[in-house]
Amino acid sequence: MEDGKITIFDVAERAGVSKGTVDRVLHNRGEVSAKSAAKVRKAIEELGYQPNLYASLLATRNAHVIACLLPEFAPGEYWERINDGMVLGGKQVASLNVLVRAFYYDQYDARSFRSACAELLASKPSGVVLPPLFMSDTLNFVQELQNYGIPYVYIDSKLEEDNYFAYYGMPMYRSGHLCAALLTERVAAEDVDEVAVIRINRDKNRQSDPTVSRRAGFMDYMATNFPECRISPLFINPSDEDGIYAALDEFFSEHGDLRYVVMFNSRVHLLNRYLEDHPVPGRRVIAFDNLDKNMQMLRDGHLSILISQHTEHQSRDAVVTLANYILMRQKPATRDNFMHMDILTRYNQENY
Amino acid sequence: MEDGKITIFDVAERAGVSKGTVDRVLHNRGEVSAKSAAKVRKAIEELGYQPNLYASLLATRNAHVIACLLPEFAPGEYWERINDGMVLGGKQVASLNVLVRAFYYDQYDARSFRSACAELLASKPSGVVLPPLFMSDTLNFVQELQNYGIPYVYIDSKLEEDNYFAYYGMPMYRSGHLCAALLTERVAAEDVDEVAVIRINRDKNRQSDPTVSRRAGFMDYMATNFPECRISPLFINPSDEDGIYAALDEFFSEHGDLRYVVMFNSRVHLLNRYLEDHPVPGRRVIAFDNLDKNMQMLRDGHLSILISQHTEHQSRDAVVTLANYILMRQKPATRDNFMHMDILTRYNQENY
DNA sequence: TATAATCTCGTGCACGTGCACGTATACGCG
DNA sequence: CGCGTATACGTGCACGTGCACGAGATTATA
Repeated sequence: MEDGKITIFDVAERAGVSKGTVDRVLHNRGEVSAKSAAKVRKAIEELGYQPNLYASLLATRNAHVIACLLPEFAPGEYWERINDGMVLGGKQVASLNVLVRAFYYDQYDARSFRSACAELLASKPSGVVLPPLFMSDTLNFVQELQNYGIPYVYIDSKLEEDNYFAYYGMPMYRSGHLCAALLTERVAAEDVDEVAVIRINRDKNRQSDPTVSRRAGFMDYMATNFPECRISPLFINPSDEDGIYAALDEFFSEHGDLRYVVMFNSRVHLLNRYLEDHPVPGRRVIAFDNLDKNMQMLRDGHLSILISQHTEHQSRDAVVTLANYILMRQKPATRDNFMHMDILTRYNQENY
Repeated sequence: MEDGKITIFDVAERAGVSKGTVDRVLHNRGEVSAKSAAKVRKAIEELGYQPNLYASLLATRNAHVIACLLPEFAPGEYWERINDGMVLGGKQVASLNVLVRAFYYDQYDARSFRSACAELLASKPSGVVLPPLFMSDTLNFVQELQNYGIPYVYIDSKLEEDNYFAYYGMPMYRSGHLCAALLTERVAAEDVDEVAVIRINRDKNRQSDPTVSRRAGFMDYMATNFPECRISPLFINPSDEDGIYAALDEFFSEHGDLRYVVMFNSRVHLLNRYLEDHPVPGRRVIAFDNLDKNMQMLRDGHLSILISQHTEHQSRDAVVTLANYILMRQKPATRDNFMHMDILTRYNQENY
């Protein structure tokens, strides 16, 4: 330690109280008179007391909790990867007496989100990791965290506010750009007259959809480089497989030989059966995220390109970063951490 | 801590020795019979004992040392920025009982490098940060670190070996690419028939010059995109100001209206007086690193573009990363950490 | 004023390790 | 056999904090 090693005893002595009282003030757990508290705070100030992290860490009996607020998921889904990363990070920090706990909610039910928030807060976490799926509810929630002084880290996407501790995710807007660039590269401009954008029905009503800015990036690129091109949306219902098939069938018959198809979320596998049954020469399909089913489509040639990332690193790094801060007060070098966007084709998809 | 909290006492008991002996084995500081040591190691193995970091950290009396091996520098030089970053990182980890110490050498004298290495080792560091300026000497040195089990982090550039703990620096090859691309953008191909590359005399004989791969990146780009273009080198002696002036004068008279000039190290300010005295319309000068003198040239219009980075972050992050590993056994998320390459012109150089 | 209830605060142990210190044993030598 | 020395090992304290326990002080109630 530095030479001027000021301990809790020094503070207690100067304030004319015992170290127990100083400790109570430090962790404001009450049972201290206003007068004593003032004296203690004054002494801390005057001496420039800094608690010894190591001693504190050694003496703490119950582990620090890092809480993750995640949507429920089925095997193979995008959020499973996020969950995997959380578990990975949890293992890494387990030896440091940090416990990672997950709180799940239904991503289509704001009420379940709010009740998960309440449950999470009850666990008295020292830090929180969350993707901001419901915008206004998330804003309320992080405001509350802010009040408690609990740092939180966004993953997947982030909101436009300035109190988050860090962010780990894909650069959403740029990924839309990339998607558009890949869709249209080495193609004559007049050839790209219409693009199909397949979207999820329920997402229409979501308060916050992370793919919004990705779509914006895509649109902006197209507007700049292919101003004549029409963008035709088709909404599908993910839980109605036959409905999807029929909808696609109808859509593509109406739109003739439309050969450009993109999808901004991870669910392109919903199109698999239709695309398989209706091959179109020269069709170009670009989508996101390396779910197993999507990778299979890539291998089968029903998908031209998959824009992907190491999803699990988002949550893993978020957890580790948070642990470092909670334990050692170390802030990350960069607040916004963008994952690399990997471009996968059927020829480079192995061993990813 | 986890439930299975195995302490040094448990190990001692199982091995039939005292905790003192176990401690001696753990930190192999000798004074243990081979027989006892074997028993202790067996017990550790069987119990899966993991020392409690916090207790260890609390009990350790003398601080961990992170040693930085840097070239001496004059105020305003590139290495001063690196040094600043080291100091910054040192402040950040000081409260964690980690001490950052610098060992300096003359970057043009391999013997002074070697003696600095010896001095450094004598300080028994827990980790080392270094730019690999002398290739073969550095290789010998890191081999020795390896033997002692001391992790080391490269900054600035790195060697082609695989035992380093991490790397923080600019992507040298790509920065050469970028330089070439910026030099030639929006210029007709037939216009770029010759480029002057100003180099430092003494660097010719250096065993390892970090700018080698930058130059390679530049050359490769030019060979691909401007195969007809001649690349004309001029070597100057940094300590002979008048000689530089004369050499430049002679060189540019001989090479007519050569308008493309690049320099791969941070010393473009050495050209300032000449460039100022001999303005050439349409001349394009691109160089590296935001030293104060270089920034002034940018403002004065004697420099077209400066490719720069936040140099001080290299050493700062290296120190912090190493501290995290030494104290908490946390490895960085990525081993090779490339700084962002910033493109500075006279119009965006403010507040950098 | 006596007694109970509440609030405030001091005491002391536990956390697990590092290391200084001192002791026991073995060995060599005269 | 006595003594010195080197090696091997055990003991005990220090590190600074968290928190349970209970004592003392203050206030409320009868």
